[in-house]
Amino acid sequence: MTCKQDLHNTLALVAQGLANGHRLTLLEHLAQSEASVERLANLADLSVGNASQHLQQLRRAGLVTAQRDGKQMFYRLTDERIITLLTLLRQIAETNLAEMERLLARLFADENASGEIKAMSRVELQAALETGEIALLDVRPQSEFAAGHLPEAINIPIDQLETMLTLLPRDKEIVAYCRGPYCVLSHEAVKKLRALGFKVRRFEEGFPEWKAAGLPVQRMELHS
Amino acid sequence: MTCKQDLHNTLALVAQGLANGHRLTLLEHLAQSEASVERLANLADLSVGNASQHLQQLRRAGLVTAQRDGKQMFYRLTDERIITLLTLLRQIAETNLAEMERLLARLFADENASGEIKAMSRVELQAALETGEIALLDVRPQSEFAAGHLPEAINIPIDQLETMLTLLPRDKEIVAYCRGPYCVLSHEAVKKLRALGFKVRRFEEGFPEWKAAGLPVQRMELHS
DNA sequence: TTATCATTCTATCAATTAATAGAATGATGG
DNA sequence: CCATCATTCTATTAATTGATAGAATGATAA
Repeated sequence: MTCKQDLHNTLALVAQGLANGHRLTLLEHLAQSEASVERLANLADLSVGNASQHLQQLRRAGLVTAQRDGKQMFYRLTDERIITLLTLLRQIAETNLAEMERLLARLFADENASGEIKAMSRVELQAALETGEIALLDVRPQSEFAAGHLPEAINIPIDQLETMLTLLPRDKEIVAYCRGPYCVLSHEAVKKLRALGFKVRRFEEGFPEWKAAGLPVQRMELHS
Repeated sequence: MTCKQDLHNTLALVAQGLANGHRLTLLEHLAQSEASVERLANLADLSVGNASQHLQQLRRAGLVTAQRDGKQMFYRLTDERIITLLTLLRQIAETNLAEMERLLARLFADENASGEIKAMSRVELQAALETGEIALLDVRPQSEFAAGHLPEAINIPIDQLETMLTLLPRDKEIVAYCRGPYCVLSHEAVKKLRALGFKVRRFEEGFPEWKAAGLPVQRMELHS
């Protein structure tokens, strides 16, 4: 009987890895690409020491692995399934927690206010990519784009959007995506581009979910 | 920026529901059927007060709902997806935590020791049920069987197994199942029945996983 | 209404966790 | 070998969590 309790305690250890907002933020960034402790600390707005400890807790929980490369320690998700786990957690939270709805309403405020077009689902996006009827825009930072992106996507980091408008078509609908459903980058991009007269909508998920679904991704070759 | 952190904190709240061995035990039992606080406290070997508090934490996490019926409060899972979430958590733990392997090795000790036949997968079981080549044995307590079970299953609670052997065929292979992969009941049943000369193996999952996969289940009609 | 019973609330204590700063480690490049 | 730099370890603090016992609540049945 103690054996089953031990099993549950060990399982709980994995869940405990997920049971902190900062660690979820770290996981969201790790879902884009592996990264060093320092980079993750910056992205998640944590001190390096604190980030290090959270990452070690994630490692103890079996959610990430670490690998030294020269001076730096690189962390990555152990598993594609962790993205699935996070997605499921998100979906359950969205349907069952009132607080979640309140926060999402705030995030999607612009979108709902003006009776906007709904974000595009993965299935719709797949179909639209095949017919070539849309242009795909990745608004994440260049480094994340380089580590992996959706096929045929153009990369314009959100802070360079205004200066690189010539890369975007006026005759096609544009679909913008970023890190995932809670990432604000694609929301911002849509808002900015709409104001400039582009026909544009969001992909409702992000790169990690696309990849975790087993769909094809591209990587930029780094000229070594 | 604080908004995204809030979202992650709220998501973390759900994960926190899962981040305790006792709560996982409670969820495992709730996956069988809804139950009162007292019943759950007994099943999970907790004091009623303590069980009540854990259940309320699960409720705050959006994992269970409560409904009063007369004097008693009945708790149930909010969602079939929670079983999927638990299964995914388990799978990730099994592949990524050494501790998990150690504990599972202990649980499956008998099975591995004697080079036993592997447990049956869900797909295999589905096929075998269609051809009718096996007999299906549910070794959970009668109340859980009544709340839902696999089609065509015979119910013999584990503690009555020896007294009801006549219900079991000698000419067919028997497949025993119980609450899930970590439940010891079907392991015990297999051990006992093997010793008595039956041809028997385990189903590697349990009733909740079968149900969550959308496969058909039966309920016993309660004559009111 | 009152007695009874299941459940929840409250207060308390011990144990665990998160954040911080500073020391220690360990790899690299001179 | 030594200096440098990224990361991890250590100690400390404040905050949170889990367990317990006993009081309070809320529904039922006499």
